[in-house]
Order: sequence, then structure tokens, then C-alpha cells
Amino acid sequence: MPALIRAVSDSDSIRRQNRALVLATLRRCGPLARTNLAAETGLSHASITAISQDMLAQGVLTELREDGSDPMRIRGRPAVRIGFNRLAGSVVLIELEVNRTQFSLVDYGGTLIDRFELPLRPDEFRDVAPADFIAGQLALLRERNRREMRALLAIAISVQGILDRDGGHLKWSPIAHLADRPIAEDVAAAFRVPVTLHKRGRLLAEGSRWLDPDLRDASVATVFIGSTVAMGLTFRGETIGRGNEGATEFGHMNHLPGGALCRCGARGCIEAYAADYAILRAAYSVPETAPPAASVPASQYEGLIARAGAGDRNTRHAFNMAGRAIGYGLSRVISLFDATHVRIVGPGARAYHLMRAEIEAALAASLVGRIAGLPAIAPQIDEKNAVFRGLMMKTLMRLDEEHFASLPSAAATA
Amino acid sequence: MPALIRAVSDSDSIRRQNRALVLATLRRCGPLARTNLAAETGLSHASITAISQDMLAQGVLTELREDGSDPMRIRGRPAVRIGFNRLAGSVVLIELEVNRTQFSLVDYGGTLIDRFELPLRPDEFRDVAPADFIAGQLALLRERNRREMRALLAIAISVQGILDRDGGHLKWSPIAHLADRPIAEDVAAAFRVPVTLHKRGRLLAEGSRWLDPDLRDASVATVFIGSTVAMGLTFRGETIGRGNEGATEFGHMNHLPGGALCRCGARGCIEAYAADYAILRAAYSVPETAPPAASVPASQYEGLIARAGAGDRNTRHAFNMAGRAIGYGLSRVISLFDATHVRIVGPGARAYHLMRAEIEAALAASLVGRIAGLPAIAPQIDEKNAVFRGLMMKTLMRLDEEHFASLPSAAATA
DNA sequence: AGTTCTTTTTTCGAGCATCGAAATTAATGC
DNA sequence: GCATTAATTTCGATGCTCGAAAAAAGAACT
Repeated sequence: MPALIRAVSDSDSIRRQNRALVLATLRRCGPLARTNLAAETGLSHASITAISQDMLAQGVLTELREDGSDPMRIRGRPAVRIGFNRLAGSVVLIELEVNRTQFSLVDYGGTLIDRFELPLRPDEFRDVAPADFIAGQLALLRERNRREMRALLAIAISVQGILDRDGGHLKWSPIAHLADRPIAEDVAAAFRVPVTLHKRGRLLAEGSRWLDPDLRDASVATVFIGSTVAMGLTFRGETIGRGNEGATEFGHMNHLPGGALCRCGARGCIEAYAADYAILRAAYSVPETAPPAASVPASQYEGLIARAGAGDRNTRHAFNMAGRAIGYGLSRVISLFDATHVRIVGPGARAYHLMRAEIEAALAASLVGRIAGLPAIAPQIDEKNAVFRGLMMKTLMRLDEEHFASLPSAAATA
Repeated sequence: MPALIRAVSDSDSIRRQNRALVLATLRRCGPLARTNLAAETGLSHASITAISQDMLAQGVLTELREDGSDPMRIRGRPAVRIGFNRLAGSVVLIELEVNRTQFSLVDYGGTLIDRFELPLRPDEFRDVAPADFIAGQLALLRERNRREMRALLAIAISVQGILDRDGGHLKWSPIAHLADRPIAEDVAAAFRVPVTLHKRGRLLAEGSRWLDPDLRDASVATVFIGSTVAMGLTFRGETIGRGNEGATEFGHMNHLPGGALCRCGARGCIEAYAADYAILRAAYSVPETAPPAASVPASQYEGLIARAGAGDRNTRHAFNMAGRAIGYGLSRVISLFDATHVRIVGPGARAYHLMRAEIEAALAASLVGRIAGLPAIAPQIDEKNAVFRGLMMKTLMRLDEEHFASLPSAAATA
């Protein structure tokens, strides 16, 4: 129930909402016959006919001609499934991370058309404006996919760091020289499509919801542990906060006042105990006030896990401290929002068994943990695509809602 | 944008939404002429006429005949203002607190009709079922207000403690013997009206939003400091979470692992540093592992503030530690949700000047505090009515939305 | 007292999206 | 070729909003 910022409702808003409902259902279930669409949405068959005719005429949806033999069919008129018209448009999804970046071109149906990945030099953005870097790569993408890029409808960029309340501007980022540079505006101006920035941690939550159906309507805290620590929260199936407000900065939530030195410069952040560099530091008994390593290769992190597995006391202790930081962090989170599920993702998921005892102990020590019970915690090893998936679904569903659901009726246009 | 749990939209939902819009506007602005109502809601004059005629006929709204001379009026047809029909129904609002309880009878227009307050014995609910206690007081209220109680539409109860996810059941409470007893069900059965439970901390946030127009659309953390510590969060003008899920348990959020002993039995809760009993304990150098005092009289707490003001080192230190706990707690909260405003309410608001430096230092030490800037923090001394106000607005607006906005049209009935 | 002006409120017809029920379509089975 | 079955469309009704024009209710002016 929106509280005060209500809008007038009229036949046009009904139209938009029901069209959006149809599109959301197709995103969730894949192509469906009109009959199933009616059952799934709760709309009458008559309305589904009207809506689908309209959107077929507009080229938003398309009928799937599946002449492939269908041995299961029994009798009656065969169902014709309807799905997204892949030609309706395309979007570019960009993932900017500390040392790599990935560009993906996806059509309206969610099919990957082209993709490439680049390493990112630490000083990349010192000399080149981020927007120019992106524009350059997009030009490349356009070379290779002229047709699809002509139908470009949106560009969405996943970034790490702190966005301002409107989500249009990066105020701080672990990616060097990236914060406080105009990105969305400049790219939007060059390509004449809307450009949105998204916080990586939230996309992770969004993405794991799409990858694991159990989580779809649950309240989930998705914790990424790797070279940073991040969290996305969903609440009964909705990502918390609209837009980019309310993005969580779990990694830089304080764990111990005046504690270990974090890459962000503050003391006692969770990240300063649980990120890869923190484990490295503790495992080799480097003082926790020592400046963090610039980066920890994946292989080295794996090595630390192995060392702990082999029984090395210092390394085990390092992971214990990490678990304690994560656990108390989670206990603080559930004091504010009672998550029913916790998913640990990223490289740190492989070290979950080393942290588990401390995580559970910390949660059990809190009032909410005792009363409401512990959330179901599980590592999720294979989440490589979660960010991409989240970015894609978010972007496509935004198109569904804001663009395609509100097209004027085809009849009116004709 | 609701993500997946969408509902079909039809002309009936338009009807409901626009009626709810009209009612919400009247709650916000008070009685309005039809013309102003149209301007304020964005609905056409024609629709406002239709809607108001309908709701006048149903007795939901009523025309205010204000024949009082109106020297300001210039020309033209005089405007007739429309307001809530006070006879449309009434609600009982119950505030259960650790040592007192208050019963208020309010009509649909929000006018207080009757009220009484009782002290609550610590063992009150050991011998008497909470529902029986409440039913007894309600019977009394009925004696005194036969007419209004016949039109009773809802009972809403403010409680302290942890509610389950559906908000129907109290799982833990600082009020002795109150948790895990059937309350809502039994009272509902006895009086045949819906009974809802509300967490006090959230009502505080809801109420201060209504009392301070600046906060109406802001993201606010309202912190209560007194015999307990509690927090309500609003997010761009909406209370976080629907229903009772997501209720914050700020007072029992961990501050220091293994720290001071809290009334809840856990160690290191914020409350164990910042509630009145914690100040008392620290001011007299009682070990922080000593069991908390059962209750601290208001006068004694005032005495502690005075003592600190007079320069007593131990007491000053006690308030500093409290500020530190609150400050780090807030820094953790804003790492998850960037509040723009913080309001300190309750008895502790009078001690704000003693805690302020530590609160601000803690916030400034966090990444989010540094990057996004500190929220505007201010004590709000006079909040006596905030809980009542929040409870009332929440309950009446719920009636607006769920009951009166969805009545079938008067024409259809006739 | 009557007329003009101004502002509020209502009336009227059109537009549009939904719905239920009935009709139509396109296959299978015999 | 004809009955059966299931998917889809057509049709008329309903209910809500809206814009424009009309009606209502006083104040101001002559």
C-alpha cells in the first residue's frame, strides 16, 4: 500500500497494470499459451485475447510456431504459445568490477547476442574518462552487431560502491578513479538511450532470486564474500527500497569500533575481517592495522582455504574471525529485518565450512536469533551469473513496465 | 513497483484506489471543499462529485455546514467542505507498556471520545489472561460510551517486543507474562471486530511523521531511549515493511560481542548500554555483567542527567558509553538504509546533549557517514502522543483503505 | 429589486478496459 | 465425414473516468 504518493487511477492505468502483469508472468514462466496465461494472471480469457492481440500487433510479443511434433497432445485445438518478440529491442549490460569488466548485448527475449570481457587496469580511469572508455567498447559492440544495436533501448551498468539517493551518480567506489565522474549522463548523451547504474550487491540478490525458485518470494540476505564483502536484501520477494536508495553497505558496516583497518580507510568494517585481504593479513599474523593488500589472486585465496583445511592454526583463526564478523553483521541485520534465508556467495562460499560455527554462534547469541530462530544459511557455490542475471532481469522488466506496458493501443495508432 | 505479487486490475480496483486516494487526502489535509479535493488528488471535478456523492450517501463522509460568518469570502458560490463522518464508526486504541496501559476510544473522524490510563502491576498477566484483562477494560469503556461502542469497527493494540511475521502473535515481550498468550484472537472473538497488534517502536516512527510535517516524506530513524531502546524506520515516507514484518529490534541489536548484560539475557545489546538501567549501572560503577534493575523511576533518571550535568565523572562516562552504543548502532543502520533524519525521543531525549559527541563521532567514523554525510540528528522532547498518534492514524487509514474505500456503490445498493 | 459576475458543483455523453457467456476454430478419434 | 475436445475469439454489458457545458449560489453593482 503506497502511503501518500498515490496517483489517480484510470482506465489507462488498468491497461498498463494488466499489460505489465502479462509481461511479468511471461518473464517468470517463459512462453505460455493464452489459456495458461489467463490462469496464471487471473485475467479473463477475453482480456488475454485483447491484450495479446494488441501486443502482437505492436511487435512486443510474438507467437511461437512450434510445429515440432508434440506427442503429448491429445485432442482439441492446439495451444499456441506466446513469448517475447526478440526483435522488439535490445539492451547492453555492463559489469564494472575492480579488475575486470564485461559487456553483454541481450535482446528483449533475454537471449545473449554478444559478449566480451576485458581486464581493467587499476589506473584505467585515471587517464581515460569512464564514459569514454564505455563509449569506445560500445562502438566496438556496434561494429559487430549493427542490426541489434540499432534497436538499442537501454544501457545498464553494474558498479561497486556507494550511489547517491537517486542512483544516478557514484559517490564512492573501490574501483579507482571511478567515483564522482559523470558516467550515466555522458553515455546516455552519446547513445541517446536511458542509462542506469546499479549497485552490484543488490543485483546479486536480485539474480540469486531468479536462479533459485525457493528464494523468489522469501526474505533473503545474499552475502558476497571475496575481494569485498557486500549484501543484497530482498523482502518477501522484493528488493529493498526502490531505485537505488537503501543500497546496503554491509561490507563497511562496523563490526568492532576502532578495529582492523579497512580498504575504505575506516576501522573495524566487516570487510576488514572477512574479505580475502583480511584473511591473508590475519593468516600471516600481519597486524590488523597494516594497510590491506591491493589485490589477492584467486589462487592465493584458494591456497588459504586449503591451508586452513590442513589445520594451520593462524589461518583457521583468520577464518574464524571472518565468520565472527559476518555472523555479528548478520545478527545486526536480522535485528532490523528478519530474513528467512541467508545465501553466501562469491569465492568466500568455498570457505563457508570454516566460518560456519562462528556465524551460527553469533546469530544464536542475539535476541532475535533466539526468538525468531536462525535463518536458513547456505553457501551457493555457483553464482557466476548472478550479477548478470540480476542486471538483465532488472533491465528487461523495467522496459516491460515503463516502456512496453504503456504503449498506446495498436487500434488507436491505426 | 510490486515485483511479482501483482493482482489483476479492473474497474473495481480503480474505484477502490481513487476512493482511498480521496480519504487519504482528507486525512492529510483535513476537511476540504470538492474543488480543493480535485486539485489535491488530481482527480477531475466530475469524479470528485461522483465519489463524494457516493460516500455521503453511505455515511462515510459528511458536509460541514459552517454557517459561521466567513469574512474572507469574496464572490461566487460558497465552497462546502467535506470531512469524515464521525458517526461512521469508532475504534479502540490500547497502549500496553511495561508498567502502564492506556485505553482510548476514538471516532472515525479522529476525535478522542474517552480515555483512561491504568498502572500495570508487573505480575498482572501472571494471574489474569491478557485478553481477559483487556476485555474487562473494554466492558468498562462500553458502559460509558454505549452509542459509540456499538459502532466499533476495530481494536488496535500497541505492544513492546517481538511479533511474528504475520503480526498476529507476540513471541517475546519485556512486559512480563505477555508473550505467547493469545491476545488478538481472543479479544477479536469476544468483540467481533478485527484486532491488530502493533510494535510500539514502529508506531513511534509513524506518529512522529504525522507530528512533524518535515518528516512526512523523508527517510527517518526514530530512536526511543528510556526504559528500553527502540527504533522505527520510515523510508521516503513509508514505514518499512508491510504489516509487522521487518519490525526493528534496534535495542537488542548487538553493540559489542560478549558485552554488557541486557534485560533480554543476551550480552552486548545496545539497550544494555543506553537504556535507563544501563546508565544507572554504569554511573554507580556496578559491573556491566550485573543483572539490570527491574525498573528505574523517571525521577531517578532525571537525577542521573542532573548529576552528569553537574560534572560527575562516572555518570558522564555512562552517558558517553550510551552515546557510543547508539552512535555505532546508527552507523550500522545507515550502512543498510541511508536515513536522512534521526529523531531521538523518549526520556533519553533530555540527555541528548550528553551523548551527542559520541553519537556523531561514531557516525563520522563509518564509510557511509563520511561519504553520504551525517543524517540530521535532533532530539524531540515532546513526543508523549507519538505512539497514540501513530496507532490512531494507522488504524483509521487501514479502515479507510480496507473498509470504506471498498464499499459497493450506494447506487448499486439502492 | 434586478442584473451581472464569479466560483463551486453537477450533469451528460463519450471512451475504454474489463468480464461472462456464447460462438468459433482447429485439431484428434472413430 | 462426423463427433469430441480444448483453445481462442466475439459480443454485449458494466462501471469508472474525463472534458465540456450547464446549473447553482451568493456577492457586487446599478
